[in-house]
Amino acid sequence: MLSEFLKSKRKAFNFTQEDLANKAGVGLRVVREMEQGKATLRMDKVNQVLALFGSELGVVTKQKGDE
Amino acid sequence: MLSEFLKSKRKAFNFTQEDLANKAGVGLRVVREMEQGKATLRMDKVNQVLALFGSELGVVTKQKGDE
DNA sequence: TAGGAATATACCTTAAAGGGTATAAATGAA
DNA sequence: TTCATTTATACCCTTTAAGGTATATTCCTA
Repeated sequence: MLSEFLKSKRKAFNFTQEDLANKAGVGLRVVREMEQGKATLRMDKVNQVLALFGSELGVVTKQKGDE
Repeated sequence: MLSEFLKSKRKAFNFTQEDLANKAGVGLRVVREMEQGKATLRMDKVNQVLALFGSELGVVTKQKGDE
């Protein structure tokens, strides 16, 4: 899941949400809402954050029980 | 890539963009912009469309030369 | 326990995503 | 070539994502 991925990666690098937001060039709000699993985020903003970890949004087979 | 995935899937099922939009419950515009590779789409709208093909947005390792 | 840092909520504002509609351009079959 | 279907552009309008800021809350650690 996106939020879990981000939280674990962020912790692994010992970044604060603010660090991430700054590094990614997005508002603190986006990082927060990503970690809280908000569904209506814009892809470009999410991708800016994921890029910090060499990742991005892509099409994957739907998992059952993920939400 | 998201746009390629959608175009090929849509063709494979012989759907029009309008079909997809209706089935997914999104505006025709979203389907068009998805196929045209717009980067600022909302994740929830994209997921509504992808769900028709048992897929969804997920975190993947960044590909080089994808854009 | 404090006290400070990190995280969460809440509010205001702006830019733009998305719906709808109309029209234009492209595609494809008879 | 038609002519209908599909796809692309353009416009208006409403909603809301996202930035910024302020405040509240949680979570440490000394």
